[in-house]
Amino acid sequence: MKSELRRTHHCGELSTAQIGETVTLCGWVHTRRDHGGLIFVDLWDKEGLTQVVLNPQIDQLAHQNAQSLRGNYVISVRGQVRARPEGMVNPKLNTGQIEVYIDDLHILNTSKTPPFSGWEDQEVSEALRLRYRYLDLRSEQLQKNLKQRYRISKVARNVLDRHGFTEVETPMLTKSTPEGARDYLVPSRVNPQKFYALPQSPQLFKQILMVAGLDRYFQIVKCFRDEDLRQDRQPEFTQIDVELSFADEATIFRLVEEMMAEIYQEVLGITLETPFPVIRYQDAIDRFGSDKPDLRFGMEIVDLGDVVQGTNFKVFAEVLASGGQVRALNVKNSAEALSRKMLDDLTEIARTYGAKGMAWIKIQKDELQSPITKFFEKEMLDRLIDRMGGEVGDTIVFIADTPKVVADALAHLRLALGHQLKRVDTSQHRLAWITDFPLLEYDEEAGRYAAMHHPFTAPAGDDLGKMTSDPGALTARAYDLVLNGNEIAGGSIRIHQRDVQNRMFELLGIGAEEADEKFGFLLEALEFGAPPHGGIAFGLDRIAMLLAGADSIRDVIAFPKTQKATCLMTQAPSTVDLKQLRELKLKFDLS
RNA sequence: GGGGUCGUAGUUCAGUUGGUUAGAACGCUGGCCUGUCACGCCAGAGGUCGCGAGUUCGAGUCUCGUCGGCCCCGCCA
Repeated sequence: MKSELRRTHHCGELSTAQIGETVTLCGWVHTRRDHGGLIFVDLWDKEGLTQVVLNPQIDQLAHQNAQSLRGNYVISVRGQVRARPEGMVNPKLNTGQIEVYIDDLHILNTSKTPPFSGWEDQEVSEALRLRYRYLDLRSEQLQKNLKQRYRISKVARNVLDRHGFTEVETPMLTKSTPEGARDYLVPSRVNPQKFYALPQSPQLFKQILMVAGLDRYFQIVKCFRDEDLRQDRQPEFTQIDVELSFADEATIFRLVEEMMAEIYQEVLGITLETPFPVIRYQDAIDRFGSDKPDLRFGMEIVDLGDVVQGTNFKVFAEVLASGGQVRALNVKNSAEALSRKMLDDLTEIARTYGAKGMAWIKIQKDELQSPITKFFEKEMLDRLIDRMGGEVGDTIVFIADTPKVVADALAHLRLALGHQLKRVDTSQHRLAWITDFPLLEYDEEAGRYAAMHHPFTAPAGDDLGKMTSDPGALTARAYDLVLNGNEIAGGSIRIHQRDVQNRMFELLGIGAEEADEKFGFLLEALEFGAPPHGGIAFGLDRIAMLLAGADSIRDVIAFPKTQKATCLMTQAPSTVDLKQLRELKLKFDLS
């Protein structure tokens, strides 16, 4: 190996302990300060910065070479570590006690002036950052995020390994199946007119691995869903995918709690309390309006249906008459903070989720300030405020609508208020299980039931009779793990008996023939001694995002896509040669 | 599919009721400088105002369209 590449230390680990030693450092020129006689270079690598000094009295040639150095040049330097002179210590640098006097300098590569520097705090548009992702990834924050993400998956792997899990890879080129998200399709050259689909998750394969007797499987794996992007959604994302045989919810919960606790301990040094609280789906909806409640603050929803029964206020009366709900939040001690403008903005939020409006009452010292109190008798108002626990200074916000709109609107109002009024304790990490989901939800558009989780989720109670008599009332053995209002994992106990699975497909309006065509391999596998099994899948990107305190999932993915699912660095997706299309026997419909 | 928001030197931004040669800071280039660390001082270069139409004597500014980034609704079993 060339001597200039025989790196002895990283930039960032040198301290007074190495004083007197001759060291070799490799890295990028972060800043260069040329004093004519003396040249200072801050040398950067992933571990930090070291100031190196080029003094013509130490080495004439090195000093001369250093004059051509520019920002981002890649260099190797050799020299002696010395204590900085009196008063020249830089407390802002970890290595600020020392500097290295260079006697040998090699320019390993030059660099164009970059459009921006990852090392500076300056705000740069996200488009430019994505185009030059390799520059952005030099930033301390992104380097930290990627390293932390790696540690999360490493701890997860360790915990699962300790519990007898085997990591098994499953196909990326697989079969398109109905239900769920839109598939990414891959044409097959040797089978013209036929397509693979990239997996939305390894769901069916992991169940079949249970039939195969693997007993405990996991995989840290990319999944693909061709749906619109969000702050926390990318078209390709990573799951920690887990499946166990001969296990029930309790086994899985304890395993996951151990894993999450260990991740928090190892990565953030935070001790989590286990077991995590369990909230039933319907309770979560009633209390928070959401199946992924943020438990870092209170402000729970209160039902007022019985209190306002018989009111003259037409809006409430009509909603109740048509089977709707009237529910409200008591925003404690907010009457002063909530301006008219803020209430208008909150009303807009409520409208986003389908509400026609948002009523409110401010409880002032001597009066109730509100656009709606004039419609109420005093006695009803007293009962209403009593039910809400209303005190002077509180604001009560109401939504009256269908149960779904009431829940959605109040859930988002609660979050907006929680953040705007700083009621969310952001130092907390509140995890909870959400259980007892409905098995099915009615799809108005399709005019049939659809699986709320997925079609392989076992119904609670093993009640086959009920599956036909009242499918809407069935509960699923499904569970989500929620962290600070984010769904970070979801899973279920699966159906392991062919006849139950058949019944499930019937309920979903999938005929025997279609089921056989799409899922025949699974149905068949269930007939060959499928053990009871269940599992869970974690969204690694989201966990990494939350633990990093990042605003977007993009900040924990090395090469993320834009909202239009493009990669600004590679320019993917792109057109392809006609030749490639011909080989695939594909042609565009130009109509 | 829909709503919102942003787009002006390499970068971040300013740019008045539509009016002369579109500015600043940082960065960049050259020169000077032996204790700087956001080095300093002097000089300089750098613009398809995202793109395309339109209105106007005249458009960075107004109108329409379009492209792109971000946030949201729908969608995401």
